[in-house]
Amino acid sequence: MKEREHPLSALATRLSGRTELTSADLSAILDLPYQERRVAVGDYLVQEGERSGNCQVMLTGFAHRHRFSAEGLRHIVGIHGEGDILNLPALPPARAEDFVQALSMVTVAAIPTESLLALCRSHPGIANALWAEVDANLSVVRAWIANMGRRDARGRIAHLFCELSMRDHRTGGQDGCEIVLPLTQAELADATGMTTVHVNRTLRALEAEGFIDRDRRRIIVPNWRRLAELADFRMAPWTARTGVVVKG
Amino acid sequence: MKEREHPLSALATRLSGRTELTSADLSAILDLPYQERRVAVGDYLVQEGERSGNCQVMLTGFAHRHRFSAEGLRHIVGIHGEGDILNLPALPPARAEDFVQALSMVTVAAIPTESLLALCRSHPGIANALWAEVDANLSVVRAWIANMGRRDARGRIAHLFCELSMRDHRTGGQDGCEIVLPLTQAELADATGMTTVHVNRTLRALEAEGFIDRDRRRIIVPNWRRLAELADFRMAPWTARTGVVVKG
DNA sequence: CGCATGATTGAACCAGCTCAACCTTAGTGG
DNA sequence: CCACTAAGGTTGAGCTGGTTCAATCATGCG
Repeated sequence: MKEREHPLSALATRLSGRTELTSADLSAILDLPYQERRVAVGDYLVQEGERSGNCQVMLTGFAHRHRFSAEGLRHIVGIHGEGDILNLPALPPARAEDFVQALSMVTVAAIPTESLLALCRSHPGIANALWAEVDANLSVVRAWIANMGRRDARGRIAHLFCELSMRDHRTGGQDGCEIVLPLTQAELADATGMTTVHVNRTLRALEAEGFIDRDRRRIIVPNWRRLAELADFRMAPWTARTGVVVKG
Repeated sequence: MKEREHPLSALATRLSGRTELTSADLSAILDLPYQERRVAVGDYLVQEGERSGNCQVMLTGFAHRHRFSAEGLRHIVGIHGEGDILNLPALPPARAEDFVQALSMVTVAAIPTESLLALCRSHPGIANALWAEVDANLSVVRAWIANMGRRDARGRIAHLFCELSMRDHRTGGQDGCEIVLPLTQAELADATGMTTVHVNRTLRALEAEGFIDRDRRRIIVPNWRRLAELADFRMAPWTARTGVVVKG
């Protein structure tokens, strides 16, 4: 019978997937002070302009990070899932530059920035893991740029699907894996710089060409390699995440 | 008569623009071990796949960061200039995910990653500044995503011009400021996800509409606010950079 | 049942692309 | 000091991927 996991094990697992951590490191992470929060669909985890003395870590659920253009158009600049760190431990806290909004029911842990920084000072291995995590994040964000810039509609959607798929440690990257889309077609549009109309047509095209099977928000990838090739997807920043699962 | 600056003052200036640093912090930065390197136009500062135990910091010149799609198309995912940190202090070093290539004659300092990490441990103020710097970088990269996704050709080029302009501490963000483009039109195209043909037409359109004046690679912005509005440009991650200039 | 949100479809339109020249400028070598 | 060359910039004409606008069709939910 599996014991109930410590909430912060999501963070411990993520970090230990980046760098080998000692058991002392791991328990130090689980000993961090934190406050758990449940957030309903549509509510905000981060609001533009706010300053927070906490680092928020996603424990469960999905969220999207977005900005608004001057004309009021929303653009989604990232998707967040379990284990993601929503804001870096900057002191004094900088103003958030974007919104992070829950796509599903979400739980997050708020860890005092000062505690996290102190932990990095006392446990160099954790600092290394954190830097590696940020490095991987940067790479993912840059992949989004390349995705928007030099890929057509099918490729963009496919790339996003690959990324979403990799967030599931169990099945991600395998043939037949299933993605339960946390995004509506309108949100897919805002994440890929397209219109809802064209997203819809592209989804049907991907289905017609056998890249995916669809049943409402449920996407199945019969041939992962084929989709990844269409998407020109790079596994590197994602593979490292299959760390040891840490229990509380 | 101005004394010759310490090469690492580029880094010290950048960091002190993020967070108030003590004079002890500043001199600790200047005391870091480093190796200076000159890089000719077209040569690489970073190559995809390589692992480096050093953190490279741009001292002078411009470089662009790019990736190649499977079809061999280049996409530029960022521009680097004086003070930029090219790779995060991750240990063990991760494989670089992209290329960084000199656009002009460039000088960089290679600082052993371990030394930088040790500095962060011994000087918490420097760690704070480094996190703030990385945070600002992330925001800039996300701005690129939003730029590609929800902006038309004029806006994209204008946004890139605003960013380039802000890299010049002296005149950036002022009416009449001058940008000496480090990029060819082909590079502008790869950075904005357009074709050279359309970049060319867009430049002429921007000129015809009075947003810019042009003389070869020399761009002059008569009315900065007007250009920034067209670009929907956000100053936040850039303004903080006007730190105290640190001499050696 | 009625309503709201999300998905789907059709038809006209256009921003930006493709292809294919041609022009300009700064080097380079003689 | 000039002819030659290569890289970068400019231009035209036709084409297309994706948009716009405007409906219509699900489907969950109170």
